[in-house]
Amino acid sequence: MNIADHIYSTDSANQDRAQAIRDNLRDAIVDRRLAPGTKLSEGEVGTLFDVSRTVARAALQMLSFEGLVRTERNRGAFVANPSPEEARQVFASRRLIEPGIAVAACGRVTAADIAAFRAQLDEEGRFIAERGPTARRSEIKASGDFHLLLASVAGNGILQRFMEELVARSSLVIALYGRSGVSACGHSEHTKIVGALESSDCERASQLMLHHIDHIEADLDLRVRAGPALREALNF
Amino acid sequence: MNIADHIYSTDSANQDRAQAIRDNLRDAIVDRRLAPGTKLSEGEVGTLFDVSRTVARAALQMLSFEGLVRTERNRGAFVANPSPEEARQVFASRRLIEPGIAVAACGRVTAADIAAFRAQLDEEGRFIAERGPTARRSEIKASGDFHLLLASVAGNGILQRFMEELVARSSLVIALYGRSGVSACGHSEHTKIVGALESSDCERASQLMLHHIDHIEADLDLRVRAGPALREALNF
DNA sequence: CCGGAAAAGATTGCATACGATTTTTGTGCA
DNA sequence: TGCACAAAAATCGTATGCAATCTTTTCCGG
Repeated sequence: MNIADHIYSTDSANQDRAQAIRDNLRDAIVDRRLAPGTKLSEGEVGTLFDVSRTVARAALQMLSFEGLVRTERNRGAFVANPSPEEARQVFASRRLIEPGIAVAACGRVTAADIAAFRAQLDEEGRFIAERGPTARRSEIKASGDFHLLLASVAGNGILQRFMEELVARSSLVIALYGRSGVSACGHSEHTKIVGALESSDCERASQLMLHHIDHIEADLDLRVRAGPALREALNF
Repeated sequence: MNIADHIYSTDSANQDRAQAIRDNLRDAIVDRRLAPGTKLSEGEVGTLFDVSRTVARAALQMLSFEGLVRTERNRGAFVANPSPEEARQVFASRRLIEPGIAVAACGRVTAADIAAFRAQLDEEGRFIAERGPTARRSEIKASGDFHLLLASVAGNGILQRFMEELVARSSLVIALYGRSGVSACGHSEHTKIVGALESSDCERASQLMLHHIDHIEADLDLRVRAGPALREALNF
């Protein structure tokens, strides 16, 4: 049983091929296999996934709605390169939404959910123990999956979709502006949140979540650098 | 100067023809000129706006992302017919987000913004005074625009987009499940919120917003009816 | 007169084609 | 060598065509 089934249960089953390509690309972006600024040409995506440009284009359009891809008229689609300001907005949004999600989840969490959380925490722990860039990427992804799992438990499909977008964009931001191993402390905070859920201490879960988000953002270096404009101009 | 310019400034200027069609259709849905469940065939939309099915399809895809349109594989697109459960989720989401938006707006509001709010309130008042279904539609729309204006003042593009979706879906929900003239009291609450903003009383703005949302939802009749399934089956 | 199967029609999913725009390459001139 | 400008290539925006799927109509047996 895959954790993705649990999280995306409602929305990935239906619809068409474009959705599958979107998911694939989203994973690649979130995993940092596709660097910010990378050009995603319709033709290339199409041949890569063995579909026509029509379908590739639809997938790119979806990603552009999620803010993971920026499209410029007559120029194409690029992996988003969020500015520090955008990064702040992402976290400001999460500060508004996620404590509430924690409360909602707290009120609905079942024993099965707790088990799923435990499994998720174990996986996080495994990646943290490992070394190397691959483990690092998996670690960021697993950390995001924790938040998505929480959102799915909260039982609000709309908020869940918002969180999917915010978590994906956060991964981008962390990849771009992250300083240290945020995840070591992040993991312990996740564990604490699950503890609060288990003991039905909703208020505490909410507080822990708020602090957790603060900690993630505090680990970022959001000072504007001289470089980005140039690097951006060079499509790099 | 149009209020839409103020609200959608960042996002409507760029991009393509599909966006214009989307905006047009969205207005029609929010204004209730297109009833929930109405079929939006690609061909019809295309000929209506004098574009090919390709472009029409893109516009419908956007609306489906916003939750205003539901698409079924090989069957087409229909104006969304939100269930009571979805309606609750919409308002639960707004309860999480909008008080925070009110606080953010409170911290950034300028004299020019206040003037825009006043103009908006005046317009609301005008429609409330008028009689007839057209005025009623305009009234719902104007009421939504107030919330969008607030979101634009808050200065967070991500939250602003979330609110665009939530307000649009709320309009649908109110059209479907609304009981009375919610707007009479809604208008006075809007006025109070602007008052709080003007006196920089952020905490009060937040509280007023929360109660305002509660009041809107309280005016809905979200009991499940026997009818909907049948009406839906009849495409009516 | 009614019910159900088969054909006709309509609509979507997807691929491909073509003009328009952008980017790159190549060439002549200072 | 360096730069300006034009040709070529690549890429996008959009229309259209065809197969697959769904809907509606027709027709026939009961």
